[in-house]
Amino acid sequence: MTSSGVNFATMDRFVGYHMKRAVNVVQADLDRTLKQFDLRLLTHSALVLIADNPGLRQTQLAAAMSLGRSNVVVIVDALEARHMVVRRPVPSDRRAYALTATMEGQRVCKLAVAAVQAHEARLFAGLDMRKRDVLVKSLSSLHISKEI
Amino acid sequence: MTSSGVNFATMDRFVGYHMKRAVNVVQADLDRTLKQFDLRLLTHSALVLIADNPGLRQTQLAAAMSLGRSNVVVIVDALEARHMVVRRPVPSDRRAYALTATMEGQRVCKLAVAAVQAHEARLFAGLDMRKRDVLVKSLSSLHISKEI
DNA sequence: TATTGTTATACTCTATAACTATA
DNA sequence: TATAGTTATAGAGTATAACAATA
Repeated sequence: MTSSGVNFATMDRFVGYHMKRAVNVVQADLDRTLKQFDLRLLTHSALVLIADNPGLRQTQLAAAMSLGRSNVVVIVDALEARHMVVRRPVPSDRRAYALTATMEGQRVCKLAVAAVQAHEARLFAGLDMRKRDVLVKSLSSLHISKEI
Repeated sequence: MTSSGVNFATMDRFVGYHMKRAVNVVQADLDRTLKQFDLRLLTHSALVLIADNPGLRQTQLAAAMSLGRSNVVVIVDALEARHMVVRRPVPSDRRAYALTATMEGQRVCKLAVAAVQAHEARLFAGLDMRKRDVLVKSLSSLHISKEI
């Protein structure tokens, strides 16, 4: 039972549902945080990864974000349209593009990262560092399960 | 750095992104698990909550699932079309419906819950009970943050 | 043959506004 | 006026198949 009077006996046993609901909460707050930069969750992740990895290829980005290549195209399109990212031809492989963040992209990225850090500090204030560490490590161990 | 060679230095600091990627992994596996019952994540959650709370109203269900009322309508429609759930009029309030699981709904629910338990046991095998407890409690503390 | 990026498409999930019938 | 349920709609995110150019 909870304060709402609804019996969660069965649902409470399922970790996955807790995870999903928590992500909804976090993402709603994150969307508000990123709105001022006109970024969304995925465009922000992509921008950060490109800024941290100059020359990254789209297939690598897709793998890093656990997305399909086709979905990454749209994300990079959006960042390129706003002159935050450029696709450069790769001489050694003319099928591929090397992604790099422009000066503008780096500038927005830095501001957005600071805002997201503040958002996370606020949202996870109730968790001490040790619990936060267990949380992150537990979540990361699941990623690995998928990649195997 | 990771085995992929991609630098996650900035991204790794963000708990929210770990959560989102983990949910993707879990949900992909959960979808496969529920497919045999022709259920999806949301229809399964709703079915379980209705089965555990006979007479539940749609607004309560929406709150319990952290969804809008309008989205719950579609979910209940789907369950009703498959004769797993019925909407009964509430004499004391003719605006509302009391949701109850049919025998068929209870049967499928029981099978699906067992399947999801197996899916979770497999997916979270790497986490001992104490870590799993920290994980769930940490995630739950975020739900509360939203409801305040 | 296999891979990179691309297009097109479809489906799930989430959010909002506006409506109706009741309260 | 407020609430329960509804309809319609829009947008984000995810997944798949098929294609052209290149390896």
